[in-house]
Amino acid sequence: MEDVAQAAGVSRMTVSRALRNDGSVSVATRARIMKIVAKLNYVPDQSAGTLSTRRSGFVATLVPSLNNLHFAESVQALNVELEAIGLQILLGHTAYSTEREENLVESMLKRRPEVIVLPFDGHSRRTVKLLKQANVPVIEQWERPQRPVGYTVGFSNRDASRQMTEALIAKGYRKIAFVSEIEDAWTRGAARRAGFEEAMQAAGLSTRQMIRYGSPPMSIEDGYQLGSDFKKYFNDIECIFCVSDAPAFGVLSALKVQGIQVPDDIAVVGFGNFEVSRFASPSISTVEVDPARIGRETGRLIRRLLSDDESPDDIPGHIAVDVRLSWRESTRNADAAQTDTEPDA
Amino acid sequence: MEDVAQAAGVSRMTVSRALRNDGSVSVATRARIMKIVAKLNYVPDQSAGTLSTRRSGFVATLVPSLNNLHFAESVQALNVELEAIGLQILLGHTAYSTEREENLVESMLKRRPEVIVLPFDGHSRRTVKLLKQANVPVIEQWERPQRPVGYTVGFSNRDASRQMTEALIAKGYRKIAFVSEIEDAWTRGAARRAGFEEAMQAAGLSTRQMIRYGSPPMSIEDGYQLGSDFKKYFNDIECIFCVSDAPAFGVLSALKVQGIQVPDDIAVVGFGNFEVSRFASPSISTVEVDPARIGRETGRLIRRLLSDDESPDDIPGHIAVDVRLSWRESTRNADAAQTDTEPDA
DNA sequence: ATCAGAAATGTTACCGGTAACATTGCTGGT
DNA sequence: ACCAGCAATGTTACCGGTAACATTTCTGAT
Repeated sequence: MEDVAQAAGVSRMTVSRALRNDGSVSVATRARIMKIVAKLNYVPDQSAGTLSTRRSGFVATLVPSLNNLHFAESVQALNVELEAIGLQILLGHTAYSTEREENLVESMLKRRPEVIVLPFDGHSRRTVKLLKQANVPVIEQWERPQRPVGYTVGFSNRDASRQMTEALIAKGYRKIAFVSEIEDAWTRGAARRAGFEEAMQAAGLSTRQMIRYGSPPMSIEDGYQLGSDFKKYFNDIECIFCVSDAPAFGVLSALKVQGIQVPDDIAVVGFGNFEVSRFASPSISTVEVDPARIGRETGRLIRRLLSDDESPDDIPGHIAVDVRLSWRESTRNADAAQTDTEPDA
Repeated sequence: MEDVAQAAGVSRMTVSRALRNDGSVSVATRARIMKIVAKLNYVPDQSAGTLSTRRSGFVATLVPSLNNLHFAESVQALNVELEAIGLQILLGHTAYSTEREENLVESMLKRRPEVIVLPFDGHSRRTVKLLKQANVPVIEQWERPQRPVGYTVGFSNRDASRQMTEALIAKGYRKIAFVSEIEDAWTRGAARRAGFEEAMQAAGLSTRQMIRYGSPPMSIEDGYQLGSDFKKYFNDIECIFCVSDAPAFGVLSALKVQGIQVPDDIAVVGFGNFEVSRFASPSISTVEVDPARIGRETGRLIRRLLSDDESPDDIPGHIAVDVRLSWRESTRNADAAQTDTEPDA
């Protein structure tokens, strides 16, 4: 910067002001400075700026995994929003581990992010402590926690799962099995299971068929194995509701191999609207979440949080991003409800 | 940090040394300091450290899109490698635009990354200039450019496409159509097309059926539209080789709707091994790329580049990550070549 | 006990920007 | 011509760490 200042015959400070275009530099001087900046290919060092202004321009963003289009899409949507206001994403993936999450939060804090965005799927005690002490807005995504640390953007997995179950009951299904992971305390899986039980009990139906298998997140393979042992798990069942689309797809594949007809012999339902559920044949009915919208809404919330001209009190603590039920070929269409269009839509 | 120093009765410098655990602090003193650090929940400010050490700990990473599991997976694999040596990823997505790429490179440079990783799909002139002047190792991923800026990790799209075409010819296909985008100068699409033409010409076959449609990256929808106008585009064709799995899946869906049998009436081949190609029915034969391996190899290369105990001359300029051909149900199995296992594998 | 040399700790200056305040130059109203 | 008041630019100090060098404290061999 000194070099630029020398070449332009001004002080470093004037160069600094010209670069930030704060309006206090005369047009002529600024033009001269910018020309020299371009010629010298000078690129300011943002970490120095950060130190001085105490604004890092970072948004720490954690996702469970990028190996899942849902999260990748939400990050991308968030990134688009943040770029517009000159913020950069610091990305980390927790691999569904609260321990990894804790480490990531700690290392992110060293960069002094202006906001911390992370999925809620349970946090360790120390993570919560770190987040609170960081003195930075925290946004939890996807699930709305019972006791949020800060802001939340998402929906209630429990409510969504209850809705789906109620709809299945309305379609005439009675003997419904729910497939979820073992040891899923505090995760979205547990919330979805709770919603299922709630709806079943309210309708006076049996929740005896709760199948627990594999560890979170349940894979296609897990579902395939369950489906392969049809007699053991799904004898006398009319509909299989899976904790996510991945096992639903696996179950479906296994059924197909055995010649079991879906939805005529049995129905299969997933959760999440992963790409596979649209492309499966038959395509899978599911609870549709819009990941890009979660990213976008998070981005907008951040813009509001960091803009000075809005009082913090006007900013809502929770932004609901609702889900909808997508009826496809894997359930019978008893009530002519809304149906999705072609898979290639 | 001052607070910690005071509380421990030492100087700031000793605290700094204790935190970095550089071995020069006595065990007793370090233990005392660490206890206080924990109690005070002190988290050091890395931008100050960066300024002083001139090491940011950042690796700038650009991807075309996260909305594609391939790139998301490679980023995740890269991240895993980098975490192990305390490096953080600064992520940006170019949305397949060289203009966006240029802006991103510029904004990343402000953070003084220690390495820059980006896909090669053509760069603007200024991007190349910026990269060269940054005086930082540059790694181009996926395609191996004619004239690389720095290191490269990937494969030759042209060679891979030639291989696939040769294999199709070996299977007995003669009238092969190639489907790719309009205006794909310098992109991987162009390279793949070139490889196709090369193989066809070498075999004395006609390359008249080069279908250009849509803009990069070609979508499922684009493929669907092409496939729907079968008579116009694919009359008298035996095999459709698509520039990526997305349009291949689209074409396939359209053919299915029309009752055209794959692979009996016509074969369909993709490129990339996207998830849909495994789950489609029939599953789609494709050129299989291993994105996680590209990420992993890139990470390892970075580790070598940044470690002091290896002379730069020993580090290879190009790391080849080879592709393989995956034969599935969408091509006839004339020569009993290797075949992929079940979709759920 | 003495002292060389290593181990442990302290001091000072600097990394590259910007906030805050100071100074200079210019404008137009009287 | 004079000066209030703003526009443009300059000066100084500081952000929170660490490199480099200085100093003190501890070892163990003589």
